Amino acid sequence: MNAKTVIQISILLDEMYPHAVCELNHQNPFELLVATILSAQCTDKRVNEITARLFPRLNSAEKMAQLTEDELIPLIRDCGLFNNKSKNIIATARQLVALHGGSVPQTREELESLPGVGRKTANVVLANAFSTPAFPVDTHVLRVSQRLGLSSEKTPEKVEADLCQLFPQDQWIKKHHQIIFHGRNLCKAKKPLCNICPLRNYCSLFLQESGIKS
DNA sequence: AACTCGGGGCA
DNA sequence: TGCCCAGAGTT
Repeated sequence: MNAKTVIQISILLDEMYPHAVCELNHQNPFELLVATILSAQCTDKRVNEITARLFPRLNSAEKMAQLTEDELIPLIRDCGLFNNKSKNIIATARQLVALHGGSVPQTREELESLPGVGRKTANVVLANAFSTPAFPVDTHVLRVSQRLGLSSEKTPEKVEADLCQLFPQDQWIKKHHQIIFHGRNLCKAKKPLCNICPLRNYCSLFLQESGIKS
């Protein structure tokens, strides 16, 4: 992948998604952490509906740590995998109180040591709550990056390394959100809307499919 | 690298 | 109904 192509793709992403930002509603790092844990295999819209009635009362680790798993489950029941998520959120809140004075740590290592927090969630919190350069890679970013030829790697970690090298550090989180929007709206896993996609001339999937048809 | 977890959205 | 999804943990 040459530098000129990356710049052209970057310009097109800026034109297509000029206001791409984190859509998870949050007022502080703890709220973002909880919202991000809830967002696994669930839409942001649904997560925001849940946190809108969750955070007025449970907006800190201290308050969340006092709940039991069974008390939290009915409050987050609408977002899937709620057994795991409830257990992880309670355990994480208690770990924050026990080891970090009730605040959210700002290093990747400490974040990933929290139950239910993996590399993607840690990167989301680092970038959106602490302005620490990070490039969260989820299934959308993975798929779009592969189709656009931004990375030929298959694991999230290696794709993340490629993306971090291709884009300037101060653009990482913006590119993340732009690619997320693109993956959700046009470059969908199934039935991608290649016919109206401004990026299709850079896309291996489109070039491959149009080659077969013609 | 593959499997588990096992709800919601959409065709 | 059937299939995939803005993941993480375990094997």
